[in-house]
Amino acid sequence: MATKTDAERRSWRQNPEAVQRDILSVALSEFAAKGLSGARVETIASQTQTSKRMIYYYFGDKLGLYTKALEAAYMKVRDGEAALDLADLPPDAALARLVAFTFDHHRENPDFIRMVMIENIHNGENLAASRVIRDMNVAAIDKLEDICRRGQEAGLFRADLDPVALHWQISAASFFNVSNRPTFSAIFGPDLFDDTSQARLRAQVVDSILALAARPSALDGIRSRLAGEEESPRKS
Amino acid sequence: MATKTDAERRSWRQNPEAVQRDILSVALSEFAAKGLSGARVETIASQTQTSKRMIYYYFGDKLGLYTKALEAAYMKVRDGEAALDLADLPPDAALARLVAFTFDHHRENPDFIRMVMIENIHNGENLAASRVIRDMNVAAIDKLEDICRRGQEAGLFRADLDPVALHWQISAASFFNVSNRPTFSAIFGPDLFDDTSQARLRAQVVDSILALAARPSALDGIRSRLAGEEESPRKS
DNA sequence: GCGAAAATGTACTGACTTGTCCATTTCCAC
DNA sequence: GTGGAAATGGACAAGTCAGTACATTTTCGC
Repeated sequence: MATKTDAERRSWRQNPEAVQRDILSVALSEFAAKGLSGARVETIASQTQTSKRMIYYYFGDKLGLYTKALEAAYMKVRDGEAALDLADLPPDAALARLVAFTFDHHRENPDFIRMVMIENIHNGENLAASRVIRDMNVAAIDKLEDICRRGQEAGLFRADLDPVALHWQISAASFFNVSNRPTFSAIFGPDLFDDTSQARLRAQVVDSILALAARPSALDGIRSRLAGEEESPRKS
Repeated sequence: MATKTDAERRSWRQNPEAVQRDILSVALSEFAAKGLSGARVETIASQTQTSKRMIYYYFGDKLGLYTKALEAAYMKVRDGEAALDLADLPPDAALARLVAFTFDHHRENPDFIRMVMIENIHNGENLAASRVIRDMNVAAIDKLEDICRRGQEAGLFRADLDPVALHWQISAASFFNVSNRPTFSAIFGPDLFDDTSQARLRAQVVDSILALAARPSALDGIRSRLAGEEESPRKS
């Protein structure tokens, strides 16, 4: 689909790379749609240009295929993120844009979200096995670290800001918005997911993240009033 | 396990209600652990006091069992929530407590979270079929509506506060914290999920929600500076 | 006590599903 | 062009799994 490989240029009739890409792309959709155990190797095969035989030839077994599909999903989505350049913006605007971008980006990649959901159902066992993915993600937080540092140097952000915790909260909103849309809209109606509501929700998320990052000022009142309440986790 | 039913008091040797409860409880664990297609009726049966035969006798088929297990998960978790009484607290403290409670409550009910994840993978199709669940959830938002109203009347909260949107964001953080723990900690390490970090995270979520609810004051500066940026959704 | 209905146990079936065996074709280095 | 390796096709084996047929026991109104 994307750029031509050496193999394609040489116009083989056998074309291993293309076959593998074909399989992987179909597998990604199928696993994202049905889950690891719900997906059928047979069904995947029938949607490719090739046969079930080749799936086992290239990927070993169903789990091997799933793992590669998971990696493919991560790579695809990280490619999209790399396009975002925030260095020119002041820290608070950069943070706002990063949050808004993440929100939109997750919405635009439901298959990725579903793969991550599925992987979480499986306790992240296959993710843990993949160095590739860990490295990519840790890199993704560098952007946020840079923003935090700049914001702190400019005196705009709190000194104790934790980029990972911030990333956690940005991800939570953006991820949940896609992952739990079915149950949430089954319960509360679909209105929250139309375009205007989503824009409002996105603004709300941006606001809340900016409030977290901002140097305590107005929030001081609230923070101190509530200090002492609900302090320790109620369960070990 | 819980309260004795008529049937139990009459000391039957056949005990339909208990058998159904037994099956349901085992099924809940199994479905939560393995998903709808991953779960095995045979495995469920073997963990009960009864046989596979009875599962089909009482629940019709696998999907019927799954649906009842899903309902059971919702009911169990809503029972826990009902215990929370916020009427005596001032609105901002009540909101803080509600958020903190939700955060903790989700953490304490991972099986429920997993069932909802699984149901979302299946596009909420089985949830949509269940009136019971929809009613229970809509009721759950009443608490939040009451808090919002009181907060607005007291002049503490913004006038345009939307309880559903607020609930959405509270749920997002609390849900994601449990649902995506495997992948998140596979990538960023497990530290964020130890008790002290979780307490910090919870405080962070409470802060961000309170900031959203609070009448615009300190945030005004930020909000207006960023007005005009990232306004419309980038995709229809 | 008795008879019908509810509840339960055991063994089985038919379909589905992953994964492989064996044979054949395509490619490329030489 | 040729030989060996890579790539591919098609049918099949072995096991798994949801769901059922048939028989038996328990319960309870009468």
